[in-house]
Amino acid sequence: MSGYSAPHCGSLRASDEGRDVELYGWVARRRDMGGVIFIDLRDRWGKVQVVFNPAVAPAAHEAASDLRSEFVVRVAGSVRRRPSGSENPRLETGDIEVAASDLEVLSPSEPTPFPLEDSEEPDEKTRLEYRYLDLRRPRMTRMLELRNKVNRIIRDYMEEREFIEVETPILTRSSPSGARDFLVPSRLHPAEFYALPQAPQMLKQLLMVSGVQRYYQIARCFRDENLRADRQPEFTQLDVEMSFCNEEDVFALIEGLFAKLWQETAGVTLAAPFPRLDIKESFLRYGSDKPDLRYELEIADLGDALGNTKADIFRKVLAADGVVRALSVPHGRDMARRELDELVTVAKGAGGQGLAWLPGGPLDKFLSEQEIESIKRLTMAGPDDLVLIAADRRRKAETVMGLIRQEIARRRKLIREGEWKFLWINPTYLFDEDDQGKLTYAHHPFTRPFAEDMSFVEERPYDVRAHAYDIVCNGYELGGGSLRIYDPGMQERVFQLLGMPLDVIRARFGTLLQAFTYGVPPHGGIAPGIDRIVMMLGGTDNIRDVIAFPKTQSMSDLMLGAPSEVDQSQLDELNIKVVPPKKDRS
RNA sequence: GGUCCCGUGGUGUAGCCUGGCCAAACACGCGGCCCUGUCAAGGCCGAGAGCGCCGGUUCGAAUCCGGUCGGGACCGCCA
Repeated sequence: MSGYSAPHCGSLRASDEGRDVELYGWVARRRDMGGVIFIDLRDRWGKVQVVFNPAVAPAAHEAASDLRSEFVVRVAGSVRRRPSGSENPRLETGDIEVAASDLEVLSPSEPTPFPLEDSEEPDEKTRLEYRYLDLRRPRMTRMLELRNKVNRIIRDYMEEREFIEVETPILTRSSPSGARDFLVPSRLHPAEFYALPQAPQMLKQLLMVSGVQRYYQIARCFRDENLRADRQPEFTQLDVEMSFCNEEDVFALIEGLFAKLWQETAGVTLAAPFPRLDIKESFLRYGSDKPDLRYELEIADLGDALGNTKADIFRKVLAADGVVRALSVPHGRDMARRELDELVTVAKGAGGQGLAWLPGGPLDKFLSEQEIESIKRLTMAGPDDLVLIAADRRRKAETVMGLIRQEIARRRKLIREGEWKFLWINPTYLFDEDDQGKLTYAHHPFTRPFAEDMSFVEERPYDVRAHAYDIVCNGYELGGGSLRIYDPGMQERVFQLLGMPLDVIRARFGTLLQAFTYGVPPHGGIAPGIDRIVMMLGGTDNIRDVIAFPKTQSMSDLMLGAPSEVDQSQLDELNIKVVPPKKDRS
């Protein structure tokens, strides 16, 4: 058997006419005419029709009548042009067919638990349980191929620019990131644990100290946080770090890479350089740090218009340092009460208080004519438009309006499909507020601040800009990075501002800080998410579609049955004693 | 931690709101028979679920209620 060198079912063309071939593949479909039998034989490259004629090859025909879907077979025969008029334009191989002389069933198949076709998708639960079958579907095979192609283009591109791929450990130490770690117990060090990398952050910076200068890695990352449609507990990043660079170098590198990826996989020419948007402005205008710019629907701040309002709901929120934000829905004037209610549900689902609207709501009589005019002006609402208003603490109001903006665009079909709206979120700011209203780092503590902004860091810390950036496309964050601090004085200052005790700093960042005393090049980097890139290029909004063996929202692998309990002996060896989960305890 | 949606033959759906007409319908698939040019092949015949699970309400539950398990979307979370 030499199926390896055999021609592919899906690759045969009219030019192969007359060839004697041996084909290997799966039976996609059998059509038994009583006399002649047709099968569509499928392999990774596509399908081809095979004909079994009882008058020509009686034994093969006899065997073919026992064929069923998904049988694995070897077929010998000759490629011939189909009889005139029976070509199938829906098949790439539709001009020809293979006249079978011999058939061998290599492996039979039970009826599959769901049809292996693209037309109808079974429940995702079933697909995941039988993922090995799901991946046989052409759509999923295409996703695997696309992902491979993306990886290959990335490697070519990075190599051309003299980056080298360096592998970093999977068994590592808890890193200075904000996410929950996955831990791995150490047999040789009882009561101690490795952590899986959330990203190779510290290691790539250490590689800069090592003089690698241009590093990249297609790196698996692990974060034990809750899942979303675009988030898996393990995912893959193109991890990049380079020495002696500024932001423009990073932007140009990544814009070039995305341009190449889009060109070579989608045939799309991207308009570079990508526009840049200050993160505060992004939250204000779009209610998000990853805005979808394929539609307008800009959010307006009504603070100025309502400065002296008598409307209680707004007055109270503004007095409590909150904000009032609004969005004009084009031709929304006639929006059904039902749709309005659904939008309110969306707002509440995001933790908001709800929504107010103008006109037609109870608000009409609480606002002065002048206020209503100002609101119309700020939201640029025309006579047919409806203004939706959320009042809340800033962060909450932004989240709510951001979601409402998305929902309106989706419902009203305002999204210009086919467009690729790339942008950089830049600059961002060094600090953020944590739950208790305390200063915390917005990115990670090595993010380099704008040197000139440090002069007012004491008075207005939240206005200190950072050399950090996210790349965003069509509402997805495709990656983020920063220039790093390499000056020990600056680093100390930042730690001090964060109120981080020296022992914490030593424990978590000691290695890096020490390394920086031996000659560290100024450096910076970025880490685009490969899963999301493939999602975009593959036209799916589900990250599971671009991962061969993904996990469910509750982090289970339905095919393998992971996670699972383990033998007591394994636990003993690791010095681990399992405590029953809280629910089970009395 | 929270909000919302979903769970009916192998698959996809209908039925559920408004309980009885449902020992559950349709299509695909599956099994058998017929058929020598089909390609979503066609024709005829047939098998296959008691409605995720547990409990409750009711004369009566796929349908109403509570819980639970599983899947999904989102908020929090994810520098």
